[in-house]
Amino acid sequence: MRQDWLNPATLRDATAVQRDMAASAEQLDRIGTVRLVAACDTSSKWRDTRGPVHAAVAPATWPDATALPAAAVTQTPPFPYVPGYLGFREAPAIVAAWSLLPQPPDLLLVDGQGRAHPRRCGIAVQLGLLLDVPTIGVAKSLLCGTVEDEPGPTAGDRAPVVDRGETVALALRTRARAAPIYVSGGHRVSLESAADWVLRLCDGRRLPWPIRLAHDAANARRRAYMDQVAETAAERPEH
DNA sequence: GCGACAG
DNA sequence: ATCTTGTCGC
Repeated sequence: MRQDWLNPATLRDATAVQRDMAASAEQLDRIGTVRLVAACDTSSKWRDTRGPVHAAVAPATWPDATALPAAAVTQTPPFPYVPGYLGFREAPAIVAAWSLLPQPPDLLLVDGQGRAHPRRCGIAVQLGLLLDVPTIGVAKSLLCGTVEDEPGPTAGDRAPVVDRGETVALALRTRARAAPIYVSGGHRVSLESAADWVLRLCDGRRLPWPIRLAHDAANARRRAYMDQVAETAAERPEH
């Protein structure tokens, strides 16, 4: 893993890092046998831009879909949230959580964009390179690009998302009559395979179940952290 | 210059 | 991302 990919000094440096990473990312399938699939997500306190983030990675066996214990960490991010630079805020904590897993998963779903990014370097691309794992970007809204034709109303229907003449994502209807989600390749996963995997992992709900597990685990971590802070404050009321 | 803007 | 309650539809 390249440490200099995690800590740019300025946003201008971060832009250069993203260009470098995007050039290193692979957009053809090199997934291999998937025995463990995982998703990651973060949670943080409402309107607290400089407080800690709680990151979780939730693994599960595949294809039997047995959830394994999630790994979670709490860290103070080096960046506030800035559109286009989400990876620099959240990736360090996710990498730390990933390193706690007893076995590295073979595929990682990320809550955010992959190549559907102004510099083709969303958080899923960054995590794929940092962790050396195939990744898929799963976003609930778009950062850039436009949906050419709205996808049909049936689960599995899709429409390309085009940014500056390039198809960077698919607007994917994962549940009938629900708003589409935006799926893009991260590292070593083609757009088509990304959509296939996401549909395979959608159990009748809008979001794939690994993403929901990761979301729940990150929220559990945040609650545990807040409870512990409250407990410490109660034990030392004078300080 | 203005607007748009993952989580 | 996050808070909160009710409400609507299958």
